[in-house]
Amino acid sequence: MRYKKDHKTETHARIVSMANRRFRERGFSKTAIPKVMGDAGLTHGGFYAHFASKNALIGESIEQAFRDSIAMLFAKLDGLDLGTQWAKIVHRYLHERHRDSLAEGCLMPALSGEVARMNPDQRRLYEEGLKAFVAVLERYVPGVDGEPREKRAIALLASLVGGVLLSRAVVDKAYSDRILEACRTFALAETHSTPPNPA
Amino acid sequence: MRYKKDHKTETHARIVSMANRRFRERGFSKTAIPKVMGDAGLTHGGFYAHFASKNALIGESIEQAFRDSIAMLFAKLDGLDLGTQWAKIVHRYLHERHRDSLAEGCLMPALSGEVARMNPDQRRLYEEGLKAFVAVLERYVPGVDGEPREKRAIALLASLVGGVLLSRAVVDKAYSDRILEACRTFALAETHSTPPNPA
DNA sequence: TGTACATCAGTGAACGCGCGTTCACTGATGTAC
DNA sequence: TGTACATCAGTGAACGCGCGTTCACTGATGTAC
Repeated sequence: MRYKKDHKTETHARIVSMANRRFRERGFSKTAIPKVMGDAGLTHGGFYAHFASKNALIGESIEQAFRDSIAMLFAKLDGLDLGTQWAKIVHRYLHERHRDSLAEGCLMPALSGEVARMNPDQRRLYEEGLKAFVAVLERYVPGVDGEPREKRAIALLASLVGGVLLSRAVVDKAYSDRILEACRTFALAETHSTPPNPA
Repeated sequence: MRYKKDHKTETHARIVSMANRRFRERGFSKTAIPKVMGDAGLTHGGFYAHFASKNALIGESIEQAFRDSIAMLFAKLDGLDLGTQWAKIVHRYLHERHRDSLAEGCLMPALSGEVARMNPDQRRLYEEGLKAFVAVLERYVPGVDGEPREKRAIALLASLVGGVLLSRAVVDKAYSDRILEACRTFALAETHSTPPNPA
């Protein structure tokens, strides 16, 4: 081994982390490897010591971004009652701060459009992340009798993602706020009528 | 005037129409002007006789795409009762065919992510199109007492857009179908309890 | 402990490519007389 | 009606640029003895 045992691993993770920010902020295709490497304090030539291609970086980035999103959205919910948990999730996601922080926000509103046009390899990674996201969301989503929780989770997730997506595309801040507010009201209209969900 | 009086106008419209397909299929930044002009049966050099820049074409394309989407989604609804109208709208939008036809589909799931990163000029055009879309959707959306119809229309639109967006990003066809189905069920759960809306 | 060597993360110049845009031009058309 | 001219939509070569990727290299580190 050269240098500190996991020096390369740390550098690798730093590149992914910087790429992740740029990808969400500018999109995959408008993000240049030299810029990402610069963010990580390196020159572009070293990139291929870490990744086989830009697509490989994108793949790792998708995985990481889903892990981060899940961790952030579902943090610190223990001990709260179901209604409060759900309200917290909705408010966190459909929040002005989330809308305004592309680089730190969820990858779904930022990058799904581009993912839809990518290779099956990348889309598979996206799909796995999405399924993991839905699996967690199921535990918090307000249920309806006789309907699979997964369906509810998927539909409500689409509302959240669509809300942030549209709110980011318009210029008028007041209208953008109205989009978020409309989606919040909609997502919170459903109340927990069914017993608590197993963790 | 040269040639037939509106020959240039026709060519202009043909370029916008071809660009529109490519933009939705590949995204704005991955669409090349030479390819668009080729689609229109022209060479790339003539582009600037019609548009000041690629961004100008994008702007016109956004306007056209919203007009097309509105025309298609709300076509042939006259004479049907409110519930049927709403069901038709939901089924048309959250349809497998819509998911699979990027080039002919609505611009919102395809391009909103990229629009969010564009100049205020383009985003303003997007916003105007979106508002026009919502204004029509308000007339069909199931209402809830004491809540502005616009809020409902916006929230339900976010569900539709988010549903198509997510369904396109995954690889597994069965799972993609499930996303559409979940969103349809969700959007159709609301029934028309309020009196018919003014046209 | 000291020296010679092997390793390999990172450097930086270079490549081929496709892009958006420019520009001198061409040739089909309509107009003037 | 016929001819000379003006117009301008469209052509195609050329430009500068930034990109993804390659590659010969460097120099800090750990290892062998």
